[in-house]
Order: sequence, then C-alpha cells, then structure tokens
Amino acid sequence: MSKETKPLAAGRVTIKTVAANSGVSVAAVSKVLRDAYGVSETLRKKVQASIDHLGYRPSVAARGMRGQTFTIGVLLVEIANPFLPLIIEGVNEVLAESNYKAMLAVGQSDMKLESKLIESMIDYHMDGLILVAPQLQGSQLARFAKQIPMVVIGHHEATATAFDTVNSDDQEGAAVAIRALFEKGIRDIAMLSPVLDDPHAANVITQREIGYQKAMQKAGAASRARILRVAYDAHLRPPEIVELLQHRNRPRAIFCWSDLDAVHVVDAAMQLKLRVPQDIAIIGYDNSSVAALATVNLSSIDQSGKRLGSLAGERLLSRISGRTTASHVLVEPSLFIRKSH
Amino acid sequence: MSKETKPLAAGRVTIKTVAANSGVSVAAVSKVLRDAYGVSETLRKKVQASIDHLGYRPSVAARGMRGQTFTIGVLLVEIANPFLPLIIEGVNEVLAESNYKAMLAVGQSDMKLESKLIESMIDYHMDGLILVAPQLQGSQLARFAKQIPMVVIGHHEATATAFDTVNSDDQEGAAVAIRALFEKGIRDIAMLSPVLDDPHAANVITQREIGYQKAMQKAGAASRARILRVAYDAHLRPPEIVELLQHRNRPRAIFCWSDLDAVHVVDAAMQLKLRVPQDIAIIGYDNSSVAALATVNLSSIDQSGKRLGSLAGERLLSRISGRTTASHVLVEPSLFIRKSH
DNA sequence: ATGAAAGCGCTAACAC
DNA sequence: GTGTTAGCGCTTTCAT
Repeated sequence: MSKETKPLAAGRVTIKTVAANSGVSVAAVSKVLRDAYGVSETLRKKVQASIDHLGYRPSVAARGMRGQTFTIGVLLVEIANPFLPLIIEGVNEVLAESNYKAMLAVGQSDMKLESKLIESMIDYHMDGLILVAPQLQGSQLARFAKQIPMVVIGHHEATATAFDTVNSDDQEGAAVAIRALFEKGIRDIAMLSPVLDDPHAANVITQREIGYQKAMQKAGAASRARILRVAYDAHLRPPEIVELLQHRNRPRAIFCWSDLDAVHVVDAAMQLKLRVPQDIAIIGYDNSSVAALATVNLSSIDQSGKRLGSLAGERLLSRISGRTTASHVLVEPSLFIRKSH
Repeated sequence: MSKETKPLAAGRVTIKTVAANSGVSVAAVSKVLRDAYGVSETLRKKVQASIDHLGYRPSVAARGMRGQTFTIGVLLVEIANPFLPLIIEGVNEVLAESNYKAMLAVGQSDMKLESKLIESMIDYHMDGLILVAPQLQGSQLARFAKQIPMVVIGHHEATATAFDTVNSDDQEGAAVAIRALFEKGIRDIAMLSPVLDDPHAANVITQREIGYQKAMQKAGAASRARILRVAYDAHLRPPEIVELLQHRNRPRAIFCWSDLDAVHVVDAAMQLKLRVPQDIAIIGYDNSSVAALATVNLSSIDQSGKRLGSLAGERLLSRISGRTTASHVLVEPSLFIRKSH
C-alpha cells in the first residue's frame, strides 16, 4: 500500500476526512468552520456539504489547543439556591444567539473546591467565565481574571479592573424593604442574617446588612436596628428561628437576607400562633417560587435574576471579543408585595 | 542563540517547563502525572517537587487529544426541579474521592438542545456522561452510548445494553402512596400528572402512572382510577389545579406526580377552604424541602436522590475503567409521612 | 528505568 | 483564493 493511500483513522470523522471527502485542504475546511476570511462561495458550499454528509463535528479539545473552544464556564456557589435557575436561564438566552455553549460547575460553598473548579475551567481552555456569588476574595478573583475573561455576579467590587461585575443593588434592596415596613407604621424592624465566616464588603449579604443599617438610620430608628444571626448551616436554622420568635424581645418585623429563611420565619410564626403580618411582619429576598404559594404568601425583594444572567452573558461575550476596560452594572431591585407585611 | 537554549514560551507552565526544571524528559513527567508504570521513586519525587514549585497544571484540552480528561459530564433536563441538587451532591461525593471532576449542562427540557449538549460533551472528550431524566429516546441514547461511557438516571430501560441505568422504583413509589391512602380508608384516589408530549414507558412519570393504575387495580378500585391531566407548562398549572378542586367530581385524595404540583394542590385546597386531609388528602413526590414546611406539611414519596447520584457516579467510574456489561439498579422509594394524608 | 519522537485534530503563518 | 506546514501540550510506542 503506497504512503499516499494510507487509510485515515477508522472511526472518527476529523477535519482531514472532510478535506479528503470534499477534495480541498484542511486549512480550507478550518476556514469554513470558523467563517474566516478568504474562502470562495463555491468552496464553502462544497465543504459544508461534506460536513453535513459526514456528520462532522470539530473536536473541542483540539480546538482549545490553538484557538477558541466556544464554551464558557459558569461557576455556581451551590446549587440549591432558588435564584440560580433564573441566572442560568438568562445566561443561556444570550448564548443561544451566539455559537457559545455554557458548562456549569458547582462549588458547594467551598473555597478550595471553588479555586479548583476555576482552574479546571481555565485548563479546559474555556473562552470565558461567569462566577456566581463566589466565596473567593477580590484579589484571588483578579488573579484568575488575568488568565481568562471573567464576569462576576453577586460580588460587589465596582473598582475591580481585571473583571466585570453584575449585581443587584443589594443595599437598595434592603432599603426598599425597610421603607415598605415603615410605611406600614412599623419601626421595630430586625434583620435576619447568617453568620458569615469571612465577612467582606463584596459579599451580597453584607451589602444587604449595610443597606438595612443605613435605612434604619435614615428613618431615625438606628437604635432599633439589630441583626439576628443564625447558623451558616441551613439545617440548623429552622429551630433557631423558632427560638428567636419565642424571645420576649421579638421584633415587630423581620427583614430576611433570603427567602430560604423567610419561609421558615413564616412557618415558625404559624407554629407559635402568631398572626402574619399583624403580630409579625416578614419580608424576604429573592422572590422565589415558594414565596408565591398562597400558604406562604411572602412579600419579597425581587432581584430579577434572569436579567443579571443575561447582562453577565452579554458582558462576557464583549470581553471575549476584546474589550478590556472593566464594566460594572447595578440592577435595581423591587419589592414584590404579598400579604406578609 | 543556539538551538538548545531557545526559551520556552514565556507565559504558561507546560510539561516541558517541568521537564526542564527537574532535568528529566517530558515522557517521564507524563508518567508521573498519570501514576503510570515504570518510574523510580527518586525520579517521581524530583518531578513532583518541580510540579509543586512551578504550580504546574496539565492542560485538559491537550490531554483530551490523546488520553483522558478526567472530567465527566452531567446533563440535567432542567435546573429548577428540586430533586436535582441532591443527585448532584451524590455524584460529587463519589467523584471527590477520585480525581475526576463534574461539569454540568442544562437541557432546558428541549430535545434538540439536549442532543447538542451531549455531542458537545463528547466533542470535549469527556471521559463519561451521566444523563438525568433525559427526554431523548432509548435508541438515541444508545447511539450516543457507543461513543462514550454513559449512565442514565430517571430513564426506565432495564434492557438497554449500551448504557447503565439508575432509577428509583417509580411504580413502587406510586404503589406505596396508594396503599397508604387505602390504609386510611380512602378509595377514591385520583392521580395528577402533566400532559406528556411523547409518553413512553421509560419515562419516570409514565412509570408512576403505571404504578398508580396497578395499585388501584390490586386494591379493587380500578373503576375509581383516573388521571387528572394538567398542562406541561408549569406556569399554567396552578389555575388548572384550582379548577380541578372546584369540580363536583373532586376526588377524595390526590396522588401527585411531583411536589412541584402537590404544593399547589395544598394551596388550592386552602384557597377553597377545604381541609387537608379531612376533605382532601394529598401525597406528593420527591420529598422536597417545600413539602417539609409547616405551612405545607405535605406527605411525599422520597426517592433518595443523593443515593441515585452516588450510584450513578460509581457505575460511571466502573464503566470508564472498562466494564462493558450493562448494569441496571432500582432503588426503593419510601413514604415520608406528614399531615396531608 | 528513562528518553526520543511520532502523533492526536486543529489553527494560523506563510507560500503559492 | 487555496494549500503547506509548523506547532499547541500532552500521551504513548519504541529504543536504549
């Protein structure tokens, strides 16, 4: 058998197979693949026909070695939080119009794992990263951002230059809630928030706390302001919440950092035969689907997760196409009014 | 400058950098990396020191071209369903002990997208795939399974040879629910289930329906058996559910295909001032966190999602290490008893 | 036990 | 406008 006719690798259809089948060079095929400059319409059609006929799909791994992978990575803190699906929906909506695909990874609220996964995504030669509420500090994020285009959702650091941020205005979200309660004539408002292992101002929850404190101050109720701390571990919180409501210093209203806990406050109130909102008013955060249940009926701050996702998607694509100046957006939250306040 | 001293690419630390730094060949480094046979302890240590010192991480893309990527793909139907986090937790738990990482993709309940994402993961040269409740048919899945080790969760096809399946026994889950209701003396039990665009026996929901029908028959109440169909689109269902409960033929009990709808049945009952369980008994499916709320208090079938996830993870790893005979597991569900039945 | 060298499938300079 | 070819960073024979 002469050297020229040596058979191509049996199984897989590669760019070579396509080139052979359509009688052109691999370079030509590569150009068609990438819509690159300098291919005649005739050639393009011929190649496209072969591609369709052979069912050829480029190897992302091989592409990643030299060019783009057309994949972006999305890192989620954890997966149980109800506002994540919306963000992903938003991201996907933007990507659907491009030829990019999203791959997700779940950090399980573990900083070590988070780093590992980001590294993984870089090692995969992904074209860009969207981090959702990462636990890592800004300096760490900046380090990674040097290696890959990056936009971060849920991390307040408007001075960052290496990466973009997309956030809901969490201070304002808290303020909206507090104002709504004041309008009902309620002044004794506490905030419910988890113990944070490493509290820094970039943290979404910290921002809500700051917003709460400021709003209380502005309303002249600074002395009433207090943050009720519950465990970081979600399983431990429901009983703690019951206990808080049994305390004789029980506040007249509770603003919760998340619906995740707000529903348990509603629950605890019911168990203790407290009327909502007459005995205790409650406002949650995230306007999740549970809040909408008639049995729960929870007023909640809506941070339009889908919008955050699509904004992040757009920004990442523009960064991938070359933008280097940082962009920082803040989306206005709103109060979704139900019966709990 | 002589040829031998030509500087390595400025930025990235590659296997070459490590080889140079430790004074061995790239082949040797590669072997250390993969714990391959034939490296002395001395060499290994020397190389490992360089790796640590330089902070070297192998390029997944380059690896994928010839060897393994040590990454497995997890495809989720959609992301909002509350039992998915548990499955992922289970998968991650198993992978954490290996050197594999999981990457997720979300199918958005769209068969076209689902195919595309599976292809993507194959193109990425991932080492294996876990599909969670895919919409694709068995034949399609088998086609993909020829190209990559695969295990499918939530797809009943115990005769499949190309891939493994891990399932909760959905027929039994329904039966458990029906029996529990019968024990309370209730015979007029309907099932609530969405309209399925393409109903086939592999479908988890279809299995629950079959289980329901069989259980009703076994209890001699076949004539009472009926399936109340609601829209496929989740947004349309709550009002439909209210309507169903207003109907004069309202059943004495409703077994729901998912907590997703069961909570709305509870809600509707409340709105219509029906007492649960005296006027209407309700049993859901998935034992999700909403079911546990005191305000909801929903009895629900638990399909131990975490177990399903870890079983799938184990099976995939064993398939990757060479197993070719198909394995099919069925996990027993159980009823988590609360106050709604 | 160790190393040299041939690819894996693709992209991008550079020739023609 | 089209083809040739040198890598990208790794794995894997095959010598030594």
